[in-house]
Amino acid sequence: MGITDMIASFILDSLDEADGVLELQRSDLAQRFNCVPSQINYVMSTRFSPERGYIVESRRGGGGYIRISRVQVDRETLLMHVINAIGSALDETSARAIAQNLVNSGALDGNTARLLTAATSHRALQQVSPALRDTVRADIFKQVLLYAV
Amino acid sequence: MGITDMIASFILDSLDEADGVLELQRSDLAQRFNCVPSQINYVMSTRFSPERGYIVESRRGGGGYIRISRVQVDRETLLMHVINAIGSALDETSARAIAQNLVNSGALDGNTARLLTAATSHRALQQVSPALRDTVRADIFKQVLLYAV
DNA sequence: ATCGTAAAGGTCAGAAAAAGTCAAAGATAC
DNA sequence: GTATCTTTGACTTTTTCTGACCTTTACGAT
Repeated sequence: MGITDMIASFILDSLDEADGVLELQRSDLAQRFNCVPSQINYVMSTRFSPERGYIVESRRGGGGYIRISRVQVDRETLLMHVINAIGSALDETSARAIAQNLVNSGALDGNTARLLTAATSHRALQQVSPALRDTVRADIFKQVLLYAV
Repeated sequence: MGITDMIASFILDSLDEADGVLELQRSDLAQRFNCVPSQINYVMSTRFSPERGYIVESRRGGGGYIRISRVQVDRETLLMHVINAIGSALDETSARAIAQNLVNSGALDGNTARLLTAATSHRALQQVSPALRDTVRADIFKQVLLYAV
């Protein structure tokens, strides 16, 4: 497991313990995992993006911090929000991330998420021309979510 | 015995030992068998395809991997029949019918069937060219049956 | 108040580490 | 012989990691 995933899972654990809101210091965390500070930014942007259902706030200067909070909304609102947020194109990585997050937040069960992931995987869409793939993926994703509501 | 078969049987053995799920690195494996990395892709696509009852997932970049899992035997017999029957193309009406049959025979729950139907509906595949639609639908259908049921 | 400095965190681009694609060349089987 | 299956390698794409440089904030000293 790479360092990014180790940091991410550390944060996830801490978030659980801390009931969804966590405040930490970038340099501390970097030191703990023996990496450069900017690695933390990478983790934030790839693993704790709003798309995945997290809000990250921060402040520089003395006493600076990074605050990560998990957003919670009721299922239907969340699904509708996601459907609207998807827009007309969706790459595979984002599709997985969104599905995973919907599971994390309790809006989807694991089965549905797996189905969604399978139906929008690159293997399923192999024959669709690359230019269209992301838009078709978006259509399938939204269609399934609509019926899952 | 060609290199493809040697690699395939190595993977089969490892799968047995590992209880059906195996994670490996493409370049490692290529080195072990003294071949080019892309040979591994060939082995995957010819020997561990969904039609043969395997799920192959992978990830690029640092810490990347290839994960191969074997679908459970009892489910395999159940689904392989259907998957083979589907072949390479599937129209929407047949898709609905098959999903319904799977529900009737207790192989699928109603919810999964609905989502499967949604994922392969004309609405979801609107943007796929008519010539390709049925083959893409078949791909999605099979992919979902393998991964998500 | 103002300025300087140290203590945070932010950005970005490039290197590195994987895996994927595709077409052409080489084998094999019928 | 020819059709199908294998093997290879050049090129691509995705993901991660690193470091040099930038911006913001707090806190004293003047």
